[in-house]
Amino acid sequence: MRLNDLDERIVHALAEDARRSYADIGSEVGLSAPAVKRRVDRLRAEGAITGFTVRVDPAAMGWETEGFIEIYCRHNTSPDDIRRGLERYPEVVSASTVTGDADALVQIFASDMRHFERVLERIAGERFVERTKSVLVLSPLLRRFTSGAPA
Amino acid sequence: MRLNDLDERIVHALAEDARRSYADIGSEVGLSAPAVKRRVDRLRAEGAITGFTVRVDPAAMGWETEGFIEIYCRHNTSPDDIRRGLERYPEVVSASTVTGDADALVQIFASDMRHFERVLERIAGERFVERTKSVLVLSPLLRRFTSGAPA
DNA sequence: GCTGAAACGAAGACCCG
DNA sequence: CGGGTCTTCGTTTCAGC
Repeated sequence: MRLNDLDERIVHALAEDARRSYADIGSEVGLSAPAVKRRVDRLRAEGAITGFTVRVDPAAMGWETEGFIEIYCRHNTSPDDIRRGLERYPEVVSASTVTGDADALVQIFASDMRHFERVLERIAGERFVERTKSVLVLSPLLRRFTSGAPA
Repeated sequence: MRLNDLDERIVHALAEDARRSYADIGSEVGLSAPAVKRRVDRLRAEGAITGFTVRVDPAAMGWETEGFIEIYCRHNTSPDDIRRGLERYPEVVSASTVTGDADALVQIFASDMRHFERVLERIAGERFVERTKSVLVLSPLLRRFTSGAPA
Protein backbone atom coordinates (compact mmCIF):
# COMPACT_ATOMS: atom_id res chain seq x y z
CA MET A 1 0.00 0.00 0.00
CA ARG A 2 1.87 3.04 -1.25
CA LEU A 3 0.64 6.64 -1.28
CA ASN A 4 1.53 9.03 -4.03
CA ASP A 5 2.62 12.60 -3.61
CA LEU A 6 -0.90 14.04 -3.85
CA ASP A 7 -2.19 11.69 -1.17
CA GLU A 8 0.64 12.66 1.14
CA ARG A 9 -0.06 16.35 0.72
CA ILE A 10 -3.74 15.77 1.47
CA VAL A 11 -2.89 13.74 4.58
CA HIS A 12 -0.45 16.44 5.62
CA ALA A 13 -3.15 19.11 5.28
CA LEU A 14 -5.58 17.00 7.33
CA ALA A 15 -2.91 16.35 9.95
CA GLU A 16 -2.63 20.08 10.55
CA ASP A 17 -6.38 20.67 10.59
CA ALA A 18 -8.73 17.75 10.14
CA ARG A 19 -11.74 20.03 9.84
CA ARG A 20 -10.53 22.00 6.83
CA SER A 21 -12.97 21.84 3.95
CA TYR A 22 -12.22 19.65 0.95
CA ALA A 23 -12.39 22.71 -1.30
CA ASP A 24 -9.80 24.46 0.82
CA ILE A 25 -7.46 21.48 0.76
CA GLY A 26 -8.08 21.12 -2.97
CA SER A 27 -7.01 24.67 -3.68
CA GLU A 28 -3.75 23.94 -1.86
CA VAL A 29 -2.93 20.71 -3.68
CA GLY A 30 -4.45 21.69 -7.02
CA LEU A 31 -7.57 19.53 -7.05
CA SER A 32 -11.32 20.10 -6.91
CA ALA A 33 -13.24 19.37 -3.72
CA PRO A 34 -14.87 16.13 -4.96
CA ALA A 35 -11.49 14.87 -6.13
CA VAL A 36 -10.05 15.44 -2.65
CA LYS A 37 -13.02 13.72 -1.04
CA ARG A 38 -12.67 10.72 -3.32
CA ARG A 39 -9.02 10.34 -2.38
CA VAL A 40 -9.79 10.70 1.32
CA ASP A 41 -12.54 8.08 0.98
CA ARG A 42 -10.11 5.76 -0.76
CA LEU A 43 -7.44 6.32 1.90
CA ARG A 44 -10.01 5.48 4.58
CA ALA A 45 -11.13 2.36 2.72
CA GLU A 46 -7.53 1.21 2.34
CA GLY A 47 -6.87 1.79 6.02
CA ALA A 48 -4.23 4.46 5.49
CA ILE A 49 -6.46 6.95 7.30
CA THR A 50 -8.00 5.31 10.35
CA GLY A 51 -10.05 8.24 11.60
CA PHE A 52 -10.14 11.82 12.74
CA THR A 53 -9.50 12.96 16.26
CA VAL A 54 -9.07 16.00 18.44
CA ARG A 55 -5.78 17.27 19.82
CA VAL A 56 -6.17 17.88 23.53
CA ASP A 57 -3.97 19.65 26.03
CA PRO A 58 -3.38 16.88 28.61
CA ALA A 59 -3.27 19.35 31.49
CA ALA A 60 -6.68 20.73 30.57
CA MET A 61 -8.12 17.25 30.78
CA GLY A 62 -6.65 16.86 34.24
CA TRP A 63 -3.76 14.62 33.20
CA GLU A 64 -0.93 16.38 34.94
CA THR A 65 1.40 13.42 35.29
CA GLU A 66 2.89 11.56 32.35
CA GLY A 67 5.31 8.68 32.45
CA PHE A 68 6.61 5.51 30.87
CA ILE A 69 6.65 2.05 32.40
CA GLU A 70 9.10 -0.53 31.13
CA ILE A 71 7.69 -4.00 31.65
CA TYR A 72 9.83 -7.11 32.15
CA CYS A 73 7.62 -10.10 31.45
CA ARG A 74 7.58 -13.65 32.74
CA HIS A 75 8.57 -16.35 30.29
CA ASN A 76 5.94 -17.54 27.82
CA THR A 77 4.20 -14.19 27.60
CA SER A 78 2.97 -13.37 24.11
CA PRO A 79 2.57 -9.79 22.79
CA ASP A 80 -1.16 -10.45 22.71
CA ASP A 81 -1.18 -11.32 26.42
CA ILE A 82 0.39 -7.95 27.12
CA ARG A 83 -2.05 -6.11 24.88
CA ARG A 84 -5.06 -7.78 26.47
CA GLY A 85 -3.72 -7.05 29.93
CA LEU A 86 -3.06 -3.38 29.23
CA GLU A 87 -6.06 -2.36 27.18
CA ARG A 88 -8.25 -2.41 30.28
CA TYR A 89 -6.33 0.57 31.69
CA PRO A 90 -7.73 3.88 30.42
CA GLU A 91 -4.50 5.53 31.60
CA VAL A 92 -2.45 3.62 29.03
CA VAL A 93 -2.00 5.74 25.92
CA SER A 94 0.39 3.54 23.99
CA ALA A 95 2.23 0.27 24.44
CA SER A 96 4.75 -1.61 22.31
CA THR A 97 7.02 -4.57 22.62
CA VAL A 98 10.60 -3.37 22.30
CA THR A 99 14.18 -4.49 21.89
CA GLY A 100 16.59 -4.02 24.78
CA ASP A 101 16.38 -5.12 28.39
CA ALA A 102 12.67 -4.58 28.90
CA ASP A 103 10.00 -6.46 26.96
CA ALA A 104 7.44 -3.69 26.60
CA LEU A 105 7.29 0.09 26.90
CA VAL A 106 4.02 1.61 28.09
CA GLN A 107 3.08 5.29 28.05
CA ILE A 108 0.80 6.51 30.84
CA PHE A 109 -1.26 9.63 31.51
CA ALA A 110 -2.43 10.05 35.09
CA SER A 111 -4.09 12.83 36.99
CA ASP A 112 -1.33 13.15 39.56
CA MET A 113 1.54 11.27 41.15
CA ARG A 114 -0.67 9.22 43.46
CA HIS A 115 -2.78 8.17 40.52
CA PHE A 116 0.34 7.23 38.55
CA GLU A 117 1.61 5.18 41.46
CA ARG A 118 -1.71 3.38 41.78
CA VAL A 119 -1.66 2.47 38.07
CA LEU A 120 1.97 1.38 38.31
CA GLU A 121 1.18 -0.91 41.22
CA ARG A 122 -1.78 -2.46 39.47
CA ILE A 123 0.23 -3.08 36.29
CA ALA A 124 3.13 -4.47 38.30
CA GLY A 125 0.65 -6.89 39.82
CA GLU A 126 -0.51 -8.29 36.48
CA ARG A 127 0.12 -12.01 36.04
CA PHE A 128 2.45 -11.61 33.09
CA VAL A 129 4.60 -8.92 34.73
CA GLU A 130 7.79 -9.93 36.47
CA ARG A 131 9.07 -6.46 37.30
CA THR A 132 8.79 -2.89 36.08
CA LYS A 133 10.95 0.18 35.78
CA SER A 134 9.29 3.54 35.41
CA VAL A 135 10.32 6.93 34.16
CA LEU A 136 8.46 10.17 34.75
CA VAL A 137 8.14 12.93 32.18
CA LEU A 138 9.52 16.21 33.48
CA SER A 139 8.53 18.48 30.62
CA PRO A 140 7.05 17.55 27.27
CA LEU A 141 9.23 19.23 24.63
CA LEU A 142 7.54 18.17 21.41
CA ARG A 143 4.28 16.40 20.69
CA ARG A 144 3.47 15.91 17.04
CA PHE A 145 0.60 13.73 15.97
CA THR A 146 2.02 12.80 12.61
CA SER A 147 5.62 12.57 11.61
CA GLY A 148 7.03 14.34 8.58
CA ALA A 149 7.93 12.76 5.29
CA PRO A 150 10.46 9.97 5.53
CA ALA A 151 13.26 10.32 3.00
CA MET B 1 -8.67 25.30 33.89
CA ARG B 2 -11.21 22.65 34.72
CA LEU B 3 -13.70 21.03 32.34
CA ASN B 4 -17.14 20.04 33.43
CA ASP B 5 -18.87 16.79 32.61
CA LEU B 6 -20.57 18.10 29.45
CA ASP B 7 -17.26 19.38 28.09
CA GLU B 8 -15.60 16.05 28.72
CA ARG B 9 -18.34 14.16 26.90
CA ILE B 10 -18.02 16.51 23.92
CA VAL B 11 -14.24 16.08 23.85
CA HIS B 12 -14.70 12.33 24.13
CA ALA B 13 -17.06 12.32 21.15
CA LEU B 14 -14.62 14.40 19.11
CA ALA B 15 -11.75 12.14 20.12
CA GLU B 16 -13.55 9.20 18.54
CA ASP B 17 -14.52 11.09 15.40
CA ALA B 18 -13.48 14.68 14.98
CA ARG B 19 -15.65 15.12 11.90
CA ARG B 20 -18.96 14.28 13.55
CA SER B 21 -21.48 17.06 13.19
CA TYR B 22 -22.26 19.29 16.15
CA ALA B 23 -25.93 18.30 15.89
CA ASP B 24 -24.98 14.64 16.13
CA ILE B 25 -22.80 15.24 19.17
CA GLY B 26 -25.51 17.42 20.65
CA SER B 27 -28.09 14.65 20.41
CA GLU B 28 -25.69 12.40 22.34
CA VAL B 29 -24.96 14.84 25.14
CA GLY B 30 -28.38 16.49 25.19
CA LEU B 31 -27.57 19.86 23.61
CA SER B 32 -28.39 21.68 20.39
CA ALA B 33 -25.79 22.07 17.67
CA PRO B 34 -25.04 25.76 18.36
CA ALA B 35 -24.61 25.00 22.05
CA VAL B 36 -22.06 22.31 21.23
CA LYS B 37 -20.24 24.64 18.85
CA ARG B 38 -20.05 27.38 21.43
CA ARG B 39 -18.49 24.98 23.94
CA VAL B 40 -16.00 23.69 21.36
CA ASP B 41 -15.11 27.29 20.46
CA ARG B 42 -14.60 28.08 24.13
CA LEU B 43 -12.46 24.97 24.65
CA ARG B 44 -10.30 26.00 21.68
CA ALA B 45 -10.00 29.55 22.96
CA GLU B 46 -8.97 28.26 26.40
CA GLY B 47 -6.39 25.95 24.85
CA ALA B 48 -8.00 22.75 26.10
CA ILE B 49 -8.55 21.72 22.48
CA THR B 50 -5.47 22.54 20.43
CA GLY B 51 -6.69 21.33 17.06
CA PHE B 52 -8.07 18.51 14.98
CA THR B 53 -5.97 15.92 13.25
CA VAL B 54 -6.11 12.74 11.25
CA ARG B 55 -5.26 9.28 12.56
CA VAL B 56 -2.86 7.64 10.14
CA ASP B 57 -1.64 4.07 9.83
CA PRO B 58 2.15 4.57 10.07
CA ALA B 59 2.86 1.66 7.73
CA ALA B 60 0.65 3.17 5.03
CA MET B 61 2.68 6.36 5.21
CA GLY B 62 5.84 4.36 4.71
CA TRP B 63 6.98 4.56 8.33
CA GLU B 64 7.84 0.95 8.91
CA THR B 65 10.39 1.46 11.67
CA GLU B 66 9.57 2.99 15.05
CA GLY B 67 11.90 3.47 17.96
CA PHE B 68 12.87 5.47 21.00
CA ILE B 69 16.16 7.26 21.58
CA GLU B 70 17.27 8.05 25.11
CA ILE B 71 19.49 11.10 25.12
CA TYR B 72 22.20 11.76 27.70
CA CYS B 73 23.03 15.45 27.52
CA ARG B 74 26.17 17.44 28.20
CA HIS B 75 26.12 19.65 31.26
CA ASN B 76 24.43 23.01 30.97
CA THR B 77 21.86 21.85 28.45
CA SER B 78 18.44 23.40 28.98
CA PRO B 79 15.20 21.68 27.97
CA ASP B 80 14.76 24.43 25.41
CA ASP B 81 18.12 23.61 23.83
CA ILE B 82 16.94 20.04 23.37
CA ARG B 83 13.61 21.13 21.94
CA ARG B 84 15.22 23.50 19.45
CA GLY B 85 17.70 20.83 18.42
CA LEU B 86 15.06 18.15 17.87
CA GLU B 87 12.25 20.07 16.24
CA ARG B 88 14.21 20.23 12.99
CA TYR B 89 13.86 16.46 12.58
CA PRO B 90 10.60 15.51 10.88
CA GLU B 91 11.15 11.94 12.11
CA VAL B 92 10.76 13.03 15.73
CA VAL B 93 7.18 12.48 16.86
CA SER B 94 7.54 13.31 20.53
CA ALA B 95 10.25 14.28 22.97
CA SER B 96 10.28 14.86 26.72
CA THR B 97 12.79 15.41 29.45
CA VAL B 98 12.53 12.52 31.89
CA THR B 99 13.64 11.27 35.28
CA GLY B 100 16.08 8.37 35.48
CA ASP B 101 19.46 7.85 33.89
CA ALA B 102 18.75 9.54 30.57
CA ASP B 103 17.87 13.21 30.23
CA ALA B 104 15.38 12.99 27.39
CA LEU B 105 13.27 10.37 25.67
CA VAL B 106 12.60 10.83 21.96
CA GLN B 107 10.14 8.88 19.83
CA ILE B 108 11.07 8.34 16.17
CA PHE B 109 9.25 7.18 13.04
CA ALA B 110 11.50 6.21 10.14
CA SER B 111 10.91 4.55 6.82
CA ASP B 112 13.27 1.66 7.49
CA MET B 113 16.20 0.60 9.60
CA ARG B 114 18.78 2.48 7.54
CA HIS B 115 16.72 5.62 7.82
CA PHE B 116 16.43 5.13 11.59
CA GLU B 117 20.17 4.64 11.85
CA ARG B 118 20.82 7.80 9.86
CA VAL B 119 18.55 9.83 12.15
CA LEU B 120 20.13 8.29 15.22
CA GLU B 121 23.61 9.23 14.02
CA ARG B 122 22.59 12.78 13.25
CA ILE B 123 20.94 13.22 16.65
CA ALA B 124 23.94 11.62 18.39
CA GLY B 125 26.07 14.24 16.64
CA GLU B 126 24.12 17.20 18.01
CA ARG B 127 26.16 19.56 20.15
CA PHE B 128 24.13 19.00 23.31
CA VAL B 129 24.20 15.19 23.07
CA GLU B 130 26.82 13.28 25.01
CA ARG B 131 25.61 9.77 24.22
CA THR B 132 22.45 7.95 23.25
CA LYS B 133 20.78 4.62 23.86
CA SER B 134 18.12 3.44 21.49
CA VAL B 135 15.29 0.96 21.61
CA LEU B 136 13.39 -0.37 18.61
CA VAL B 137 9.68 -1.08 18.62
CA LEU B 138 8.96 -4.71 17.75
CA SER B 139 5.17 -4.57 17.59
CA PRO B 140 2.87 -1.71 18.52
CA LEU B 141 0.27 -3.16 20.89
CA LEU B 142 -1.89 -0.15 21.66
CA ARG B 143 -2.01 3.34 20.22
CA ARG B 144 -4.70 5.58 21.66
CA PHE B 145 -4.84 9.23 20.80
CA THR B 146 -6.56 10.34 23.97
CA SER B 147 -6.41 8.73 27.33
CA GLY B 148 -9.48 7.79 29.32
CA ALA B 149 -10.91 9.65 32.27
CA PRO B 150 -8.53 9.93 35.20
CA ALA B 151 -10.10 8.74 38.42
C1' DG C 1 -29.20 27.50 25.80
C1' DC C 2 -32.88 27.22 22.01
C1' DT C 3 -34.91 28.51 17.45
C1' DG C 4 -34.89 29.98 12.65
C1' DA C 5 -32.72 31.87 8.40
C1' DA C 6 -28.82 32.47 5.51
C1' DA C 7 -24.20 31.01 3.98
C1' DC C 8 -21.38 27.28 3.37
C1' DG C 9 -19.55 22.72 2.69
C1' DA C 10 -20.45 17.67 1.64
C1' DA C 11 -21.92 14.06 -1.22
C1' DG C 12 -23.67 12.04 -5.30
C1' DA C 13 -24.89 11.83 -10.27
C1' DC C 14 -23.01 12.84 -14.54
C1' DC C 15 -19.66 14.01 -18.19
C1' DC C 16 -14.93 14.46 -20.00
C1' DG C 17 -9.95 13.36 -20.78
C1' DC D 1 -9.59 5.16 -14.08
C1' DG D 2 -9.19 9.63 -12.19
C1' DG D 3 -10.62 14.48 -12.37
C1' DG D 4 -14.07 18.42 -13.15
C1' DT D 5 -18.80 20.44 -12.95
C1' DC D 6 -23.37 20.83 -11.23
C1' DT D 7 -27.14 20.06 -8.11
C1' DT D 8 -29.09 18.65 -3.84
C1' DC D 9 -28.91 18.09 0.80
C1' DG D 10 -27.08 18.63 5.36
C1' DT D 11 -24.26 21.46 8.40
C1' DT D 12 -22.45 25.46 10.19
C1' DT D 13 -23.07 29.98 11.72
C1' DC D 14 -25.16 34.11 13.37
C1' DA D 15 -29.20 36.67 14.55
C1' DG D 16 -32.82 37.26 17.92
C1' DC D 17 -35.18 35.39 21.92
